Amino acid sequence: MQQIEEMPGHLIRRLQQISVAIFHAEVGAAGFDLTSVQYAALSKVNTHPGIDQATLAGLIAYDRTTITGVVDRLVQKGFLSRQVSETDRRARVLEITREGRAALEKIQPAVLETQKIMLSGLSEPEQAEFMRLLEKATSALNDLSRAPLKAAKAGTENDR
Amino acid sequence: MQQIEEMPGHLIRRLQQISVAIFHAEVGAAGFDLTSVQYAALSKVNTHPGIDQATLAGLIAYDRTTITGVVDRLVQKGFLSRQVSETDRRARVLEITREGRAALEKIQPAVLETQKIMLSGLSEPEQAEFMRLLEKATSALNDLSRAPLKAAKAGTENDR
DNA sequence: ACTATATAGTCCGTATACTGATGATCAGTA
DNA sequence: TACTGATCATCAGTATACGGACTATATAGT
Repeated sequence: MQQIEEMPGHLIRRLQQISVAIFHAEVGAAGFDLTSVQYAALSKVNTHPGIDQATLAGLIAYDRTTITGVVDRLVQKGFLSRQVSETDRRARVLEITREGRAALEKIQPAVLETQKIMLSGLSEPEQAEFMRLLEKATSALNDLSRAPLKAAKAGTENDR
Repeated sequence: MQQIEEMPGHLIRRLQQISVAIFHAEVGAAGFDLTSVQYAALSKVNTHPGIDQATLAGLIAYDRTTITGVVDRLVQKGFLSRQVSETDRRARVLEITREGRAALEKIQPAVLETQKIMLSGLSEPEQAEFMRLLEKATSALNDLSRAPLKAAKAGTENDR
């Protein structure tokens, strides 16, 4: 593993960039200007109405300083509303707007197509194995990230 | 593949961030302040002395606007020198300095340790399979990136 | 030789990421 | 109740990424 090309970190960095590029192209072709990061946040607020930013960040493994800007832009696009929580004045409560929900639905096919393209270089069985290993490797290292994935509190889940 | 957690793009994004965090921690513990991106660039200049920025960018799949800043910082740290090419005045010729070479050597163990940790959640056979699939999936999509990997011109290679 | 095109590097603007710091607020405890 | 420590959100600063534009220079074609 002496050469950079063979290092997992290098390959993952390349694939991540390709992923962002494909998402941008597919969603752009569908007529929307939304990043993959913004999509994930919007999608989670849709399934967890009234979520606060810190919990949202935990659900999609974003850093807390990153989520501020992401939500800023989603609010500015009119896809999210942000209000001070009534039960905890430190927290900001997020809700998806009608426009946000409409955008989410229209974008859905482009998002699925993106994931399909991402794996298009692999055979069916290889795709399944790749996803399994990707999930296993990532979850094993979850706590090494500044932004680890955190499960939602019991009773709050509403994923489709 | 309806949920974000199961999408390849999401998992790859998380693993990429974990990768950067591990690299930062390992290299930092070794007493150096160098990013994984800077390391890759430095390493390539070491094996390809006199390379120009565009070719370097192609070898490590960086965007040409990104490489400018990366090289800026490596020059500022004293690890690289940058001069106008004598055969093509548009191009900038890069050379690694003695300090750069020394840093590269001292960092090497931390880099290898990073890659080992990256795969530590998988068994030996799984690691090999994961790397194979990662390589296959990435190379199949190479041209979809704004910064595709480009082979060096014949006769120029000098990889270890 | 001249022109059209392509390429190398840079700059501007925007969007993640993350380190470290801060203010506001909350929860637990003496 | 007053104090302590934790948490939520934000901000400043730095480093990738990349779209788009620009200058300088090289090359291909006529």
